[in-house]
Amino acid sequence: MSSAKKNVDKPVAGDLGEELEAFRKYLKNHGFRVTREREAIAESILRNHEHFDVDELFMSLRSKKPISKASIYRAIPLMIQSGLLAEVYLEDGHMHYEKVYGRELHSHLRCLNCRRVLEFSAPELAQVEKRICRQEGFKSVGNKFEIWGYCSNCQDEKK
Amino acid sequence: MSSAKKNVDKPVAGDLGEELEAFRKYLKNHGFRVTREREAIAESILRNHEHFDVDELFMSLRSKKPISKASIYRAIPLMIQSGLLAEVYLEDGHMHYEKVYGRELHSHLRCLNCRRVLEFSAPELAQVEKRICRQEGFKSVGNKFEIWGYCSNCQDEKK
DNA sequence: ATCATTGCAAAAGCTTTGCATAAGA
DNA sequence: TCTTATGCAAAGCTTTTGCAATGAT
Repeated sequence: MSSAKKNVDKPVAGDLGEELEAFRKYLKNHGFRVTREREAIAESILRNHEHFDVDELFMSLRSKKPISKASIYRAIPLMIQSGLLAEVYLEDGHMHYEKVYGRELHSHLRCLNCRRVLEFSAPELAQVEKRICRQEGFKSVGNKFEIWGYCSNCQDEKK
Repeated sequence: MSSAKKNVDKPVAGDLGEELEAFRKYLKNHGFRVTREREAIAESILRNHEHFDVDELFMSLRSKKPISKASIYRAIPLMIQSGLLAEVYLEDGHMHYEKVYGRELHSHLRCLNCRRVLEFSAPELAQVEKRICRQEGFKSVGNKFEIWGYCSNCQDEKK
């Protein structure tokens, strides 16, 4: 998926820097500090994690820059408020997150039988979002749409 | 909201019986037993709780028919699978549920600043759901749409 | 008469928090 | 230098689970 040479010496490449910059700006504007930990977390997400949970993030940071889970948990609300992340769903007793920044959020089909989650995209949702926000005077940071039921393999389970 | 006389002697009135019946049928078809506890839980939800969490349900059952939280937790997956309920969001560290049966599911606007949740309805979502399900061969039981951001009172917080 | 379900209490996790230390600004 | 952030470990919570007793079929 990634090319052999990845310029690991340049930690922030291309437009990833822009997104990181937006996060830094958010922190400064709100009186939070820009720390290496917060940068490492945000960078890891921007680079590697469309979809993740706290433990995955913790493990993947472990090799480069170990960061305590407490700090990860403390960074998450900041990243959500800055529009970088969204909570997507609770599964197996813990929360899963999804990168929002610079990406159309995916929607999910969840099978109640096999628990699989399929992604799909539905461009109309952007219009619905726009209309509702205009109506309600709401400033949107992100959205999600989810359908649950039975996937094609599990239809028989639903008698 | 409710009229003075409510016929409390007839525990299941009107079309509520139909919905309860559907739940009973689900249980039987899947080899689960129809117990008083499950009936009391389902009835309470159908009658009183558009929106609730486990503790609220526990408290409201307490007076009529006390049921342990363990049993409530064990009943919830059954009610979700039968199409009676949906998980709607995790807030303050616990899950909130919403009645689905016989009701168009509401969608939510969540303010990241004041944490308020506003409801809205968007009929187009039903069409999106239909189309996606046809495309994917998915049998839907319910859906939810959520937008997060800043409500009209909290726009200034997002600098 | 079986065997699933209930209730209780204990266990299991995930997430949060207190406090001393480290490090942004 | 002054505060805020981090890490560690303990505490807090909701949710799950084991087991004996109960109850549905």
